[in-house]
Parts: sequence; structure tokens; C-alpha cells
Amino acid sequence: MDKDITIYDIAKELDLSPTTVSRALNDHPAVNKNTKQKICDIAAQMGYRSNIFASNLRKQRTNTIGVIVPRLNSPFMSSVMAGMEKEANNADYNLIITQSLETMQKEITNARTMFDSRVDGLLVSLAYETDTMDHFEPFISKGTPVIFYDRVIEHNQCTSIVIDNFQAAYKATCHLAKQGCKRILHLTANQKRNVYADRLKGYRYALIDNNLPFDESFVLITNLSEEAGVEAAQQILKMQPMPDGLFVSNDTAAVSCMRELQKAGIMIPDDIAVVGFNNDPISRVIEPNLTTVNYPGYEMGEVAVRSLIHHLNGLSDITITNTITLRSELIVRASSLRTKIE
Amino acid sequence: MDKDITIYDIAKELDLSPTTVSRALNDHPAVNKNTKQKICDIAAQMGYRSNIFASNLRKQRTNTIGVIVPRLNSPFMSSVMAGMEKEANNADYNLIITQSLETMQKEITNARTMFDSRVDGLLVSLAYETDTMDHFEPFISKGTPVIFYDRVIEHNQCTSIVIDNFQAAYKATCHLAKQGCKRILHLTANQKRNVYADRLKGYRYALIDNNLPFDESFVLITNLSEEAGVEAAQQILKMQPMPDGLFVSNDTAAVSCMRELQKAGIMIPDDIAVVGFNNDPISRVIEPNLTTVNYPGYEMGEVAVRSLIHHLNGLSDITITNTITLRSELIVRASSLRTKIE
DNA sequence: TTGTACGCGTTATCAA
DNA sequence: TTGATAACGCGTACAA
Repeated sequence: MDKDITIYDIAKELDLSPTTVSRALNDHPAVNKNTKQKICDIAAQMGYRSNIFASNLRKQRTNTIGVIVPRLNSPFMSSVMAGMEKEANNADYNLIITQSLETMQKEITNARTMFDSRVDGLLVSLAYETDTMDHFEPFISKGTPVIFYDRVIEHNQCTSIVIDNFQAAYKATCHLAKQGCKRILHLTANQKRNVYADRLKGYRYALIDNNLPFDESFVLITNLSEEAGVEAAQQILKMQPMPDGLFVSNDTAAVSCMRELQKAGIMIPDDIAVVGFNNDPISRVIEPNLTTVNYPGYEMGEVAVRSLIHHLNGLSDITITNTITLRSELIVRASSLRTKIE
Repeated sequence: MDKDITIYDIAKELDLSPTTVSRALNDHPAVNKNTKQKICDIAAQMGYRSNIFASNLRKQRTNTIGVIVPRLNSPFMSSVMAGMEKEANNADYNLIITQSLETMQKEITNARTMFDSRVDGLLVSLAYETDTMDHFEPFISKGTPVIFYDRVIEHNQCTSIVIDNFQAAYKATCHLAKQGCKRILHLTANQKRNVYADRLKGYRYALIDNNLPFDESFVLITNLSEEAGVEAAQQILKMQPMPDGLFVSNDTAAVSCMRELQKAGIMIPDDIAVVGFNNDPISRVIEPNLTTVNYPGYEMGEVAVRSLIHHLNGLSDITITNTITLRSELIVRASSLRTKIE
């Protein structure tokens, strides 16, 4: 339990002032080259480590970015985190990460923690049920930048980073229609969240543009978990006529739903064609391979952190940028490719 | 960009001393009930938020835990992170997370960052190539607890949290042997890491106990990526005689290897029986479903944080506890279950 | 080029 | 029960 070395210890050792030591250690130009060398040498030798708290307290800046994420353990979100960590690390920022576990209550608590931690900026993907933005106001009014990613919300002071969920869903649904599907069911989640609302919209417009009727009962709102996929399959099996196409808002639910349908003897894609969302690893493993939308999570994480840091460095202004949209694409695989069209 | 409210502002407002305000806000017993109420009320009203840095600086404690992880975006590691975050959140600790990306260089840099951030404790899973512990010494000599999880190393001051990799591999290999496999190949990773060294050992002992010969060329050391699985399959296809059993140290590589073998017309499990490791979601999706070792990542994360916090609170002493071993189990699925034994 | 002196916001100590 | 004061370690305006 050694005592920490401070700049005072170094100053005493070299008979200099703490000021000079501080300057030397921070590459301040106004310090003699030799002095600087001596200071750095002895600092290393004594095992000096700067005290971040004292420094932060003084500088009113933390070099820390707060991240609020619904869940850490999904393939998509863990890719996002990986991309964020890489960029933050490169720019010498730390990442404080918390999960809302899809509840607004935890999201509010997390925001408070982030605020108390004086993060320089905040990256947020909203929980399913969040329906107020009050917990982010303290950041806004303090001038701390807030960026939303994936599950975003319109806010005139915040940038959003998204993919074009409407377009992606539109294309996915059109693809199913082109494969001859007439009764396409959409399995998705809470309509409070842009990602799911936009996808539903894309689905509806695609139906219209393909002269297919919209049926309220063909939209299933769930939490998109593995279990939700199974339950959806059970509902689908009871429907008559059964849907002949399925557009699911994530791959987890798409795959579990497919498997449950297959267990019941449904042939995919011939009886029901299926499209998922995210391009998770399982989508490439399920048989038949799942058609899905490639969602560039890693890049989204990189872009989010990069934008935030740019803004913090005054190189850009996120209060002007409204939305950054990343490219996504439909990856067509066997689960939706019909050999013979009806 | 409002100015932050401090305890001085509150003190002035109520004509009290900052000391009393501080006490009231920290539930100190020696403060009048009414005074306390008044202080808390006005604090809330003024939007006071404690400055963590000032507090940390003064208390020499940060309520922050550092986590070093090889990669964030693997199903196993993201489960571990999720478990850690949950426990940390519950105990009012923050988590600073960094990835080493499997390089020792980054791991060292990360450790420095953590040290500078004055984390109260450090949780580490080692990179493939790490072969010195020097970067953790500063923590040890300062009395900051370090706990290793998953990829651990023997250290007389640190607890390790693991599963019994030897036993797990032993059982997996014996299972293959019982299925009639005579030539079992082991696909694994860098032997510097306990997890892979122990599994190789378990594999070897299982061979011995089943009267099967050990063949150096039947141990493939890779990075266990998806590509590595494909390359392994290509090597396997060239072998003669080909192996008839395959024990792979993670599911990612096991699955990609299986698929490549299947493409070449190999029947699984009849030509080659396969066992993976981790119980990732893909293991339940691949056909035939992959026999694998269930590795409780979420629990490992919880246990790691819980142990650390217990230690920090003086409720236990991790310098005494050598190792915490979590339960793991072989999950037998179709990829290794032979209908007819040779 | 170097140094003096103070403030960042909190908490611990001691005294009243 | 409350308050005055110092200290945590660093960075910076100002002075030399």
C-alpha cells in the first residue's frame, strides 16, 4: 500500500516547483528541454501516475463517455460496444457502460449516474418502454452532448445515428412480395421505438405498392426474444389462411420462429418465406440460411463515438447535424428464395 | 451551460456551513432531522448533484471497477459483461470496460488507463499472447485487488474465477470415445492460456483413459475464429485416415468447421462426431445441433463483480481465496450422437 | 523559463 | 448538533 507519488514529490526531488513539473508532464512549450527530460525521467523512475480526479476536478472535463444500452448481451449490441470501445480507446477516452435492461426506471437511474460522473458526452439507445426524455434534459441544459444511436428519438439538440429502417423494411417486404408472397406477416416490437415503428411503416408501404391488403392481425408486437419467436410460430400455425411470408424485426426471433414452424412440418421458404433483421451469426447457420438485413453495428459504434469526440473537440457541431444514416442492405439467402413461384 | 450547484450554494441559501450540508447529504447521523430535511429539499429543488471527482479525490476511492476483456463482441464475453454490469449497477459501482483485442500491447495500455483511473478493483481476462504480469504489479503493490476470470493466471495475490476446463475437456473427449471415435482431433488455441492448455490436458488424459493413441498432428492451434474453423476443415479433409471425432474449443470454430466438412460431403456425426465449447446460440441452430460445454458466462460475470465488491467491503479476502470454480456441463446434442456405433 | 498562490468541490478532523 | 479549517492533487493566472 505505497503512497502515491504526486507532482510535489517530484518537485521536491528535483528542487523545482510543482508548476514546472506539471508543465513538463503535460508537454507545455514553456519549459526547458533539459528540465523536462529530467522531470520525465524521474517521474518514470519514481512511478508517478497522474491523478485523474484532481485533474478532472481542475479541468472540469473527464475524458469519459457514458454509454446507455438496452442489453449488452446481444450480437448486435455487443458489436456496437466493440466499435465504440475501439474508437474511444484510440482517442484516449474512457467508456462507462450501463444497461437499462429495457426498463425506463433503470434508464433514468443510469442517466443520473452518468450525470454525476460528469461524462463529457452521452451515447444512448433507448429502452423499449421509455416515453419521456426528461432524464436527458440535465445534460442538454448543461451543454453536455447527447447522441442517440439505433433506438433514437427526435430532439432538436441531439444527433441521431441510425440506418434507414423504413427503406430496409420496405425492401425486405417487397422482396417477399416478389417471391410471390400474398399474406405477409410482420413480427416486431414496441411501436414507441423508431426502429420498430419505421419498419412497420416500411412494411405497410411495401404492401400498398405491391397491391397487397394490410391486415391488423398480421402485425405481432412482441419483445422479439427467442420465446417470442416460438409463441409467434404457434399463433401462425393457428391462422387460416396461414401467412405465406414472414418479416421479423430481428434474427433471434426469426430463427426460433422458423424452427418452431419447421417442427410443425412447414416448409421454408416454400410454405412460408422468412426475412429477419440484423445479420447475426445465427442467420448464416440456420437451414435454410436466413435472408436478413445487414445492420452495421460495429460501424455504428465507431461513428457514434467519432461524432461525439469531433463535437467535443469543436470540429463539428452535433446540435446542427440532425441525423447520420448508415448504409444497410438486404442479404438474400435461401429462407426467402422460392424455387418455383406460386 | 448553467453553473453546477455545490454544497456551498446550498449552505449559503440556508445559512448553514458546507460541513453540515455535506453531512446531511451523506446521511451522517450527527445532524438534526429538520435541518437535514430542509437541506435535502432545497438540494433537490436547486438541482444539486454531488461532484464525484471532488469526492473521489478526497475519499481516495472511486466506486469504479475496471474490466479488461479480450473482445467485447463474442456471445460468451458479452454475457460475462452483462452479468458484471448487473452486479456492479446493483452495488452502485461503475464499470470502465476496455478490450485488449488479444494483444499484450493493448492490454498493457489498458492496465495503465485503469491504474490512472484509480479503479477500486480490476477484473481481467488475458489476451492470447500475454506472457508477463508486470503490468498488473502496480495494482498489487498498491493493494488494489485484481481478479482474473476465464483466461486466468496463477498469482498468489489474486483470485481466479474459472470453470474446470480440464474436466470439461476430459468429459467431452470421453463422450466422443464412447461414441466409438478412435481418431479424435482437437482444435484449440494458444497454449499460453490456461483455458486452452487445460482443455488439451483433459483431451490427452481422456485419450489415455480410453486407450487411444495421442498424435501430435491431431492438435490444431488456431485463433478459433470462423475462418480458422474453415481452414481446419480443409486440413482435416486432406488427412488420411481422417479423424472421426472433433473436439473444438469454441462453438464459432466448431460450427464453421462442421459446415465446411458438410459441404465436402462429410456426414456428421456418422463420419465425424463433433463437440464444441461455450453453448453459444449458434450451437442450438446448426444442424445437427452441436454438442457443447455449457459455460455460464453471465454467472461468471456476476460472481467476479460480487467477489470483488465483497473484498472491497472487507467481507472476504481474495488474497486468500485462490480459485473459484463454476459448474459447467456437457450438453449432448445430435452432432456427436451416433445412431449406430462402429 | 520558472515560481507563487489560489481554486476546483468534497470530506475528515478538531473544536465549540 | 454544528462549524472552521485543512487537505486531497492538479492546473493556471499572474508575477518574477
